[in-house]
Amino acid sequence: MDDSTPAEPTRRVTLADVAAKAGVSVSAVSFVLNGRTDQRISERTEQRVQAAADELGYRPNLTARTLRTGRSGTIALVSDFISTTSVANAMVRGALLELDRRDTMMFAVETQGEPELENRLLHSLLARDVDGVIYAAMFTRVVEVPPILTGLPLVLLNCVPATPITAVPAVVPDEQAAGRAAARVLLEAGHRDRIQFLGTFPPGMVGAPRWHGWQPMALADRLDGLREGLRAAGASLAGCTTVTDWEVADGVRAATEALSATDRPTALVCANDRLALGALRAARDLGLRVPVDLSVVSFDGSPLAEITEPPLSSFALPQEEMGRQAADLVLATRRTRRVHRVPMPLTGHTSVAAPA
Amino acid sequence: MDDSTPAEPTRRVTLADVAAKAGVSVSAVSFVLNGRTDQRISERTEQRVQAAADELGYRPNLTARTLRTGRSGTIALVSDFISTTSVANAMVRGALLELDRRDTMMFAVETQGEPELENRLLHSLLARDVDGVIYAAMFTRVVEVPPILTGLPLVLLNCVPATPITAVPAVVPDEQAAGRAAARVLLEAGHRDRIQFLGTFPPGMVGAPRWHGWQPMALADRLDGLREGLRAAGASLAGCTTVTDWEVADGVRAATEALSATDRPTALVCANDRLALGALRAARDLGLRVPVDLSVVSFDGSPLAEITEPPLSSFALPQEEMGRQAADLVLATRRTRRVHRVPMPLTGHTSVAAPA
DNA sequence: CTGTTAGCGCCTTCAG
DNA sequence: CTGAAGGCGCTAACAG
Repeated sequence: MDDSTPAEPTRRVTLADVAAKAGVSVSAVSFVLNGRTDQRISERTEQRVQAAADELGYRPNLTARTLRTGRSGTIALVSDFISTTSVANAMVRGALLELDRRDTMMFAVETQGEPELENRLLHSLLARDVDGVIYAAMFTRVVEVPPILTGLPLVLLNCVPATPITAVPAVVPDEQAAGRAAARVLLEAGHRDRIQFLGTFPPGMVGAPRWHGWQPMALADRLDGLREGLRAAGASLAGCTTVTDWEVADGVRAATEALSATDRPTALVCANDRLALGALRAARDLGLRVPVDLSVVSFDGSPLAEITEPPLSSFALPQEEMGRQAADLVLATRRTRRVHRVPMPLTGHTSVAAPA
Repeated sequence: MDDSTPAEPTRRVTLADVAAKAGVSVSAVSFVLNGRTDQRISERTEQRVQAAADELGYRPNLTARTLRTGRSGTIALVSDFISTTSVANAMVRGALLELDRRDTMMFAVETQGEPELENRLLHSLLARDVDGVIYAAMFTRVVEVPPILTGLPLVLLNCVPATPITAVPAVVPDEQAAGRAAARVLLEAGHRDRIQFLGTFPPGMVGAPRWHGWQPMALADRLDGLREGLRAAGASLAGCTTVTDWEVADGVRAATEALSATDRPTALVCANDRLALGALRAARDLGLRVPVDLSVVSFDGSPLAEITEPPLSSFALPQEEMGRQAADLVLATRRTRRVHRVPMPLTGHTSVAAPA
């Protein structure tokens, strides 16, 4: 009832406990458990220590170790909206899988695109001795790297630094290569002079307003690659249909317009999957069968691409692999400064066929 | 060239630095900065300390504080596949938003449903002095709470404990209420005796095999609620169409079957959005217009529900709010043990109309 | 080969 | 009202 020694909440076993049990000094235990070879320890004590540690179920207190060594075995994924958006969270998985192999834990943090929040969060992370930071964006774009992060191992994920001087490695999808591949896919199917791009913005408009005015890089790169791919074969784009946003409704509208023109295109390259879904719908409403009467190619490889009818030929953002590489880089001892471009695999590939 | 004092990498400013600058003792600084009132400090020293701290840009080292106090200002979100699946990541956002208000950082961790991995990760988290754990599941189900977690503030998110004895609070969507609401929506539109449920599994089958054999709770609860809602109005379900998975193709198949029957249903209640999308497609192929000739209700409120034609009347999983509540509970001092059921709002609501 | 010792930066009891 | 001192658990010099 009135026990003077209240049920001690199972105090964690410490190095000293192990040392006591093994009958050696704390440092000896530390040496053994950290597998250091610079100080030789007798076989016998080593075994005693191991036995004692196992028996007691010893786990080192990482907080104490961090305080001592300055390294925490911890990194942070600082993103604008990544865990929110579902667009990009395979990146998180890739990072986690790689980090697990390196015994590193990850703080997840979202800045909501707000500088003050970002600043606060970064300070909080630094105060916790994170060993590195992956600075990530929901969609590929140029970012201003917060100055506080200089000096810390830093990798940009799905974004590139505004000032290229900043010698920071970045991991991005290889959009241009995907654009070229899109050209190749259509050329090989027999398309050539009636390939239309769908999803450019009208002059002066860089993107939808709710994107904080951030400029997505995907459009320019995909289009560049596509054009280059066509040019390499002596072909060129029949034209571009502009939109004011990248949603399904915009795709319907734009595709209806494009497909109603005389000399209707035989293939549409859509800037993303949502536009492509709209295009499929427009085609159906116009009585066009995909891919028999019209081929459609798009980008993102989102879940959407799998549930359309037919499934889209879409170049997928290699998010998991990007996340993996970012984690790998942030833990790498040798610093690199390259931009790592990760290939975008073609998924589905059932919405392309030879032109009628 | 041969500078004996190599450019010191901007050593972090410490309590002692502030004390020195302010000309007071470390403890005085600690008192002021932690706003303790039990020891009175003169107005003047307080100001001097504040000034010195501000000027030096002092930030407490949280690792040291953790070692001292045992509390880290850190929790962990331990999930099976949450950040991977995109099904559920609004939960992460909700949690992060709430945690930010409490100056707490979050470790994100995925167990991939593998016990050994889970065990390893949990040990690693405990070794880092996390103040609490949110144990989350990708889809609502019963979980076995790992014993290591007892003693730590713990909240189940989107799951409930296998042994109800375990006095652990849980946050789940209120599926039964959503089921009842689905009944109400249809009854109010004028449907009554020809309401069909779509998405039960054949006897002996609890779920798709790739779900680790985990039993989802959604089906039973949604169906129960629906039945109860109908019964309360003196109506009842016309029947259930079974499927072997919850994908689009299954929806097409099942809906085609259901809609081809004599005495075709006037309304379909689909177990989730993907099935509903399939149902929409089947209806279209059969020449039925939604919602004029057929009403469709579903559950999940996934992004899918917004891009169908028409957008689905879908009861949305309140993921963000669930995440918020879980974070709130894990930081709460007063322990609760209730199951918190969060309402599922009806979204879209354009696929229901009066029967023909 | 092993043990002693001095911190890492902070909080907090206890003297002054 | 303020300062000195101990210790959280661990690592790594440095003696023995």
